[in-house]
Amino acid sequence: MFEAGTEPQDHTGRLLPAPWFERDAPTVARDLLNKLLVARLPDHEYVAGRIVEVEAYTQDDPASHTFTGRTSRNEVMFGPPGNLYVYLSYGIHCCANIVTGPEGDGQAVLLRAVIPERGINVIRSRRQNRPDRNLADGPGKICQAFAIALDHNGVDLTEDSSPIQIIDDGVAAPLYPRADPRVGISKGVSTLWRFRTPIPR
DNA sequence: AAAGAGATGGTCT
DNA sequence: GACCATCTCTTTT
Repeated sequence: MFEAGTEPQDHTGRLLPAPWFERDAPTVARDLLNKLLVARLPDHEYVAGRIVEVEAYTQDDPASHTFTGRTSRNEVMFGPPGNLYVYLSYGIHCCANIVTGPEGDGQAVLLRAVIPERGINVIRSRRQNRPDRNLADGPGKICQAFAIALDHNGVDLTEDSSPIQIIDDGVAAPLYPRADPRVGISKGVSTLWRFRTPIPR
């Protein structure tokens, strides 16, 4: 059941529609900062968190899975914008991406870090009670925290009935996000498509 | 606080 | 058979 204060109605906002994701990956990536990642799973556990780090990948980008063309793995990246692309990384971890750009164009935004805001106790247990700031500060950790797995590959994030959604609750994306080289890649290193919300300190 | 290495399996050449 | 859009644990500063 729900913990106190974690009911879905806690987050009110609009479900972003498919056309919102139709723009180029770097643009969507910046605009995704401060949006909410929401997961409503079959057991009715409800978790949500604010997206604070993303990376953009386009089709003409040598670091992108789609650079060498369509395969069975990257098929979803060529599909409709607003779908979820999940793949297995290093044989161990899942990484979740949001498909962007026009259908047929292989672009996506990798979710790299989220700050949990709802269902934190569920997330803590899924993450084996690690310190709160390490709950979802990496692509594989997000998938653990939100229970996103390979069978979510292709899920439509823009559907009312979808178990995973992106919600705009009115918090604006930062005007000047940090922009840096992407992580863990060997090609396309000079492209500054890793975007983060500036962290005040 | 930083650096190093092992785990582990699908995808592609 | 090489290459990973990573994480965690261990060792060293």
